[in-house]
Amino acid sequence: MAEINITEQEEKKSLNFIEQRVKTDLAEGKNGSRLQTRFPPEPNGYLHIGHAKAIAMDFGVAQKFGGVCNLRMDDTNPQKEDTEYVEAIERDIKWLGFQWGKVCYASDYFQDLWDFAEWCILQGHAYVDEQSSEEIAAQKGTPTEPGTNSPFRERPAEESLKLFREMNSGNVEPGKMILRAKIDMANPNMHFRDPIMYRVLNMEHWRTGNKWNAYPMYDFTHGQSDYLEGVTHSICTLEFVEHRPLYDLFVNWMREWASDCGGKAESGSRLSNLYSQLSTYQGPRQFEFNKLNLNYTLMSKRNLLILTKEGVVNGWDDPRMPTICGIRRRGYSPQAILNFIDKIGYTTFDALNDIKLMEAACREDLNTRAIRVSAVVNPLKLVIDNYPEGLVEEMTAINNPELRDADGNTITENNTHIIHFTRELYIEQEDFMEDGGKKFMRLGPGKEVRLKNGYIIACSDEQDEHGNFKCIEKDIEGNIVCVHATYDPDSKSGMPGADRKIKGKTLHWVSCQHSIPCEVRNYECLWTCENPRDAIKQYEKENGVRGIDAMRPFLNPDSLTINRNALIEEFAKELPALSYLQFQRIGYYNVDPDSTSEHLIFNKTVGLKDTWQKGSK
RNA sequence: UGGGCUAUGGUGUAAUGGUAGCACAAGACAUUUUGGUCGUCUUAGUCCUGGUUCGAACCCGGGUAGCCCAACCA
Repeated sequence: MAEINITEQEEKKSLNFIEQRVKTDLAEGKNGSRLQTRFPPEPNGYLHIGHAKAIAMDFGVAQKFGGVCNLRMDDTNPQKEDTEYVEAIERDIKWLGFQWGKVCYASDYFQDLWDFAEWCILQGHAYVDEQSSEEIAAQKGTPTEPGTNSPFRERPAEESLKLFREMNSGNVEPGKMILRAKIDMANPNMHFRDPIMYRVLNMEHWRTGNKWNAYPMYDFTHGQSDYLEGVTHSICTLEFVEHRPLYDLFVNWMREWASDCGGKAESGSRLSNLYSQLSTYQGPRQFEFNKLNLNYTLMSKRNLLILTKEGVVNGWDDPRMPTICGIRRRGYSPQAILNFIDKIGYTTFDALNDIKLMEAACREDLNTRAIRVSAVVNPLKLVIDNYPEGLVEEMTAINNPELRDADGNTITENNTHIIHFTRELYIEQEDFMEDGGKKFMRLGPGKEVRLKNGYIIACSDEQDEHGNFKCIEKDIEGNIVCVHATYDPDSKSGMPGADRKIKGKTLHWVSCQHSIPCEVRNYECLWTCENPRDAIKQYEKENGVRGIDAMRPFLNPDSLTINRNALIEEFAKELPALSYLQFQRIGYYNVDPDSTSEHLIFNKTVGLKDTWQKGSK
């Protein structure tokens, strides 16, 4: 009996419609109150954020209601699949924090499926069709017109059986024969118009080698795999709603097969197990939820593959990719992804989600997770004229101010690091303006600001005989290259004099001597239009081009900007790859896996919320 | 007269015949050694139309709009 262990808090939060259904089924004792789900990726590409939603559902519901979720590789098409993807899929699921009961492969069931298919032939449920794919397509009809029967539809079962076995001999050319289910060529549901069960590929499979030359199709595999494994709730996305009646039909045939042949089957075999479970296991039921659509994002594996092949991005884990590995490299935590998925929920409405919601979930998560560091992205030299030359002071910087004790005070133990203060510093170019105006609360002539964890400093508003501010040094082109200020020695951070209220903001800075050059990679959306999938489709139609040529017009040329002039405090040198950071006052950043202590590389995950820039635009 | 599914503030989602709530976004205020975080407030919604009912976002009919289905892909 499955244990229903929902905490009180979770209970208060409403269950989504599938969870409600699961809860009801368990309470009513369906399938002996057993819960089993599966996550069934095809190992032909990398998992993306859309899969993460399915993963969160399949594994999440099992976790929540005391069931088990297996990972099943849906590997029925050896033309597209490869073992290299299996490892990546397993790694990504683990990284998201989920654990499967076991790893299964649809190819493990090829013999069962074959035996079942032979039974179907003998029952008159299936026949071998020898028409070309064009002829079959022509007979299929259209959604508005019924199809017509194949001339091979009524051939004797023995003949079909003989041909079916030939299909697997390697002597039949692909395309010459297929096995079809005999259902209804006039059915308004296209999937019922004698769907294809098996096709000849004459191709080696990466797991079963040369054993099979004919391979089963998805519709003749999925429900049966679920049934053979003992899945109770087979959860998938909305586009499979129309497949459900066929899914149910094949599962029902399989129950009949188990009932017919299971008693004679070898004990311990899957068929024999099905036979012994006939009264306690009714079989899997399929449930569908809406898949994840994100604006300014292209999700389909086919198109993501094109982006990697054409070099638009630097591989599947490029931080601009919506793949799990890409998002990981971008700097999202697993929890940030899961929180986002939790916020958008599961319904049957085809929603287009705003990427801003994902970024908000990311900020919320990283705010409590990221170590604050000082980095200056566009450096401007600042000399503190009255600060002793050669003096180096060690200042204390808090790693994470969100780390609080029970009273809400920031925890300082093991939550600080040292940052060096010197006479010559770098500040951000945009933190100094010669004529910033009254609302500009940062540095400028006659303005006073605080340097984070440092001192209060001020620029004089004295001018020379030409009307130039003495605190500003310019090059011949008039660019500000250096600014001068004086510090208030009593205002050192942590000292009583530091409590003084000032008008200006607090700026981040790094010491010229103690900062390290680093590369900062900033990312924006890959696409300039909200719905790239539709835009590309329409462009393909209107211009007669396909693939990358239809994508180019919608690619954002500024999706990656690299800044090699940035400087970061020494503390950041020690941080391991994928560390979650916040560049104080700028945004969240992540240590790139390619980063070395000789060449530091940081990826921008997402910017901080910035009400100042918005207001000034 | 193909079939299936769907429709709640700008976006996403809750309310399962009985007070339309939440999050994000937007705007305002306050606080601040991050123009961040936290806090307070404001704006804004049941696609249209009939019916059933004491009572409808929810049930029923009719519209309208969107998505999915004609791979030897999954």
